[in-house]
Amino acid sequence: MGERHASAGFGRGETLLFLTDDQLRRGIEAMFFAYRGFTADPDLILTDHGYGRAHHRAIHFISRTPGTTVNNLLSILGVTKQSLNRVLRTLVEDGLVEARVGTRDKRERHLFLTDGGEVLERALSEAQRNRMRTAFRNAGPEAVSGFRAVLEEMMDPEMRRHYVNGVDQNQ
Amino acid sequence: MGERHASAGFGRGETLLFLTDDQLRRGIEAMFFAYRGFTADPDLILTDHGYGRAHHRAIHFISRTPGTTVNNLLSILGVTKQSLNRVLRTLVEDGLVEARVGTRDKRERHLFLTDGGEVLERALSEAQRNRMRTAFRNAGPEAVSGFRAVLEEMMDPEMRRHYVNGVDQNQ
DNA sequence: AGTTTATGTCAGCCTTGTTGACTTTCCAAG
DNA sequence: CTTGGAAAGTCAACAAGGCTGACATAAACT
Repeated sequence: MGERHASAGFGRGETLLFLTDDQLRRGIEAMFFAYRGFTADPDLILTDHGYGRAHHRAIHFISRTPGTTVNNLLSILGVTKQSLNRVLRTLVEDGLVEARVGTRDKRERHLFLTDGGEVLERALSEAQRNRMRTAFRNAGPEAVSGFRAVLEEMMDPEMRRHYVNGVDQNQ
Repeated sequence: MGERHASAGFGRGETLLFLTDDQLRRGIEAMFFAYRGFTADPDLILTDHGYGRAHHRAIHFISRTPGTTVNNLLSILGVTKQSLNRVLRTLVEDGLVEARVGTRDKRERHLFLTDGGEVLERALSEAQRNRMRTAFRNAGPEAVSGFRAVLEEMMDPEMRRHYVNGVDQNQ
């Protein structure tokens, strides 16, 4: 680790040091600015519906894992049950999410999108996917795998578990 | 565009379609989970000091561009002046930031970190750089340039301008 | 002299996070 | 069968950090 790295294209040609503080600073700012773009398109749709990002996150992960429990969603989203509950309550009231009492364990609520919920989910994820698709296309396939590799390394281990694991159906 | 892309390693081997909805969904979740990791370490330090992410962002960009004006900071951060002002006021009151009246244009305030401000800035950016450095090292140099390429493509044009532009001194 | 610009400030609102306390339901182990 | 504890929901209170709108001031520009 330490020779022959000109790939990033920054810094003086000193070689040896692959990761200067300036390169790291650029990476940090890239995350900051890109995340703004990442959320910009769904945010527009959400405000039209009177929702916020918290609603989007709940909708996304319910859509990805239909029948997931509230507890599972809590561990994915990393918020308190009170915060999540407030969001879920409005989504259920508005008829976008259905919370079915579990059969095996009736304490659990299994969450599903209603037809209306899936309409909104598609609008949100299409907007977000369009930007992601354009970014991926413009950057090229090699860049995409690098993008994912770095992001995965940046996650906390528990989050990486959620990221790596595929969709597991519950009830 | 459309052949020979196995690099990402997802999807059925259908080729042709490089970007399946599932691959895009993984990219979206990667952003979500990674951003949490990205902010986790500074957040711990910030709460110790009674600050939040908004303070971190202000401190970061004042550190990157000492002497920047309030207006410039506003366009970088993309918030209202009321929001920024609330943050800047506490930082000035706490003696971490100094707001010098401009000499050329006395309406402007040029922002600088005090010695105390730089101490906090170093603690914050070191924590964040450590995670970024580890992620970059584990992912490798090729991945890093891909990471940056995709993120840059994801930014809104105005944000990309801020990202691309180096440090410009004011005052 | 009048207008625009840069900044600050007050008031009020919303979302979304937090903690703490309490209840209900219900599985499971003693 | 009873009881402990887990899962879920609820209420209250609070804080950070967004937002809008209105207004003030000083400086610069025309």
